Amino acid sequence: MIDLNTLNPMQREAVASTEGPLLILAGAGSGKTRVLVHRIAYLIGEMNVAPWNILAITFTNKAAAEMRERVDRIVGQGAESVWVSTFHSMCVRILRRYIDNLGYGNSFSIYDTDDQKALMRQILKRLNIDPKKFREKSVLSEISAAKNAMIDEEQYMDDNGGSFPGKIFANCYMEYQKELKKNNALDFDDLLVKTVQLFEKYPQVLEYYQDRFRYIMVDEYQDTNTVQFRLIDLLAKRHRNLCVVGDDDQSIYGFRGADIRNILSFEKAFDGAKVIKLEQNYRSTKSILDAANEVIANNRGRKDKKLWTDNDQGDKVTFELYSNAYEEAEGIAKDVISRKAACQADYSDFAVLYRTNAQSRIVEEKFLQYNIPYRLVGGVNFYQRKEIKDVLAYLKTIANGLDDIAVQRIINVPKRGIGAASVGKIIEFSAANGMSFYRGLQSAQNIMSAGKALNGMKKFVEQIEDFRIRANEISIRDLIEAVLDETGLRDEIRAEGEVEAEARLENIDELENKAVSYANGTDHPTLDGFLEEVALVADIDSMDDSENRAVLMTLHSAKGLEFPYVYMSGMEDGLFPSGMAISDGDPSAIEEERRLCYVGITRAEKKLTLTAATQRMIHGQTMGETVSRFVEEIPENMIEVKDLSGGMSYGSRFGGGYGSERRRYDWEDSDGLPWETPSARGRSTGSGNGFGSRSGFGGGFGFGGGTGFGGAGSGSSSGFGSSYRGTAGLKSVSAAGAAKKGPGGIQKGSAMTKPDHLDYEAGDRVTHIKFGAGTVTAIKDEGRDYEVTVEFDRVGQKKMLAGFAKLKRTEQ
DNA sequence: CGCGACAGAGTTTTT
DNA sequence: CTCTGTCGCG
Repeated sequence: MIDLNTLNPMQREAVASTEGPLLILAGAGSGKTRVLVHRIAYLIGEMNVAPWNILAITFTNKAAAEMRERVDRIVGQGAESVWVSTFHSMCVRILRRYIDNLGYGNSFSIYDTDDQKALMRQILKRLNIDPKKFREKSVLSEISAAKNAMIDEEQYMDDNGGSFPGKIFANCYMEYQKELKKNNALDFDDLLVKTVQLFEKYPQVLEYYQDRFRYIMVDEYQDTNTVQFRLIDLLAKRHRNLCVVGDDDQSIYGFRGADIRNILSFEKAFDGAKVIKLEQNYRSTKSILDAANEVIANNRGRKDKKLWTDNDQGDKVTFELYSNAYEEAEGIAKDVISRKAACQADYSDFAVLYRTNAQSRIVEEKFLQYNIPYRLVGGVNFYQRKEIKDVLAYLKTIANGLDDIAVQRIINVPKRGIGAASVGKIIEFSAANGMSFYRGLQSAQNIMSAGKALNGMKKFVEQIEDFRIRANEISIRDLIEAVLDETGLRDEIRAEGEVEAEARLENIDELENKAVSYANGTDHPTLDGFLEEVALVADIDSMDDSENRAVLMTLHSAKGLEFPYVYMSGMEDGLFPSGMAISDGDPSAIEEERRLCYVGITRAEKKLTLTAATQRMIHGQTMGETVSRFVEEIPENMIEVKDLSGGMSYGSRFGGGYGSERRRYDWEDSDGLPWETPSARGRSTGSGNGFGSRSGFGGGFGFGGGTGFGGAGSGSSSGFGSSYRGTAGLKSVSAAGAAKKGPGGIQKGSAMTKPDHLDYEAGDRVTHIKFGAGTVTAIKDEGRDYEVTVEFDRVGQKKMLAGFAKLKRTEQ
């Protein structure tokens, strides 16, 4: 029996409204997963619906796994027949069965972003398109947008073929789809598009699934795009038992084609739809919820609703302003430690959220320093690492011989003496004969003279064929081992040098572990199945909730999660909201950022801390920052402000001066004299700093003293990147230049390539010269050459080397 | 053909 | 700053 007494009246109604279209507007923390899980249980237990007639769609594998687990727990027997799946994996499952109808092979490859780029690069080259004017990335995003909007290549050509850039895009789109098909590959968008095409072209296939999925539930409906809408629409048409759950205030994937109108006009699209609102929040304190409501109230065109809670008032939301990103990160680290002790919390109760992945580095550094165990979600994807991609390319080649991108990736990895010229010959030959690259390799002896390259090709083909035979008999893990050993890949990695090789081999071990756990968790493990699981993982999927570690991730990744103590860092205009959103003429860009902010705020259960820095290094340059407008949208009485930035006053109601546009920071240097107020464009004369715009505050050189900013600036030339002299007579110099390996593991720097940055004078003591990954600790003048001692530190690789660098000084 | 050096460009969020 | 592509040399 399903116990609905633990649910509130609205939740209960949502659970019991099983027939017909239903829109559940579920605010953050209103227990929507709970409702969905109970609804599934109710369908099975009370309505006698067969479990295999139920489909629940989520956006990430993690969400799917979580739901699956909860359904299992509450339903018991039969629960495993419920389809709980992401859009993408559902589509793959369908396509593996039926895609041959569309002229693809059932062992198709799934192309990730890198594969797409590689393919597009080839196409641009072939079509003689200037890669400066049309970057593969922008062409691909144009194509992706078209696919998300359900515009196929022919339609696109009809619509845009007449205009100038349109025709180029159209040609690329055409060619791209042709190549994908030739390679028997689909990109992420294709997974959805091809499924829709399959359904539209083969009504009997559609009917099968319509009948199979009599009850359909879609989570995070506000993030669906047009293809996904179409897919759901098709599937639900027959039985019309479609329940979608979402929150228009949490729509944050517009850049991916998500169309907020799908949720806003659900009632129009599905006649007779019932709407239920869940507005009681069980997650956060009143303080947190109040702040969230205040911020989101600045958006227009929302569904009318207001979250409320019975929870305690709780601590006020805190805003902490630091003078730079290091202090910000340090402040967070210290706060984690003291709060953990004070509240007897676990590390896993803490989350640090940020707008961009690049922000994680500094936080990581400080957490390491303060011995806070953490888990980083996202960033450089495990599956994007070179060694992993190489191994996967072998597996793809073994599974799908038509995948040219995979074969070309590994044809000379490890080195087989097959260079670009030989590869070019094969490409030309195979294209002329309408065969795949791999087939071309098999016929290589017909077009190439005997030699190193030909031998390498022969051996490669032999090995692949051999692996193919064995692939059916041995485990995936063993297959990976065989590839590593027999191709010489492992030896080549080993030859790279200790530290590098160790890290790479560890990663490959990790991949093998994943292969083993895949095999253990599946009834009939296949190479295709493994590759597809690997292709469809999201960053967040790998997060293990049971680990006692703090979590670092982007705001996007945090959607759907909750933590007792949340830090939102980098609350600065230009960072969050992003500069792109600000400069975008369309105000809806800012609204999406605001929704993202709302998502972030509502992740917090007990305490929310917002942090910002008055200056931050971005792309190697120190930028002046202004406090995020979202912070300002929280009324004064709802937020506790701590200015830890060291003497700067800021902001209107936070006290202090106000800039002409929004707000401006002013501070004094150590002699007590105020800095000159700069123009909005940054400094034009002398020493002042001021913010006003992100392009403000010239100078890539951060600081004069040891800590923080605050050093004096004594007259400098105009413009950007001018010299800077700190109080202590020290200079901070930024220099670009590659480090070269010298004998005995000592690294030697090469001559400076950008001497214009070295405008110090003989006899100056110089600190903090950034030199590749190293830091200069001493400098000695030798005529016109400077000899500099450099410490190379690579935190990530636990590597510390000392060496010398010659810095050549040139006249300016 | 392979390697190293160098110049230039790009920097939001992700299934 | 960091990544990528290109170029020239051995």
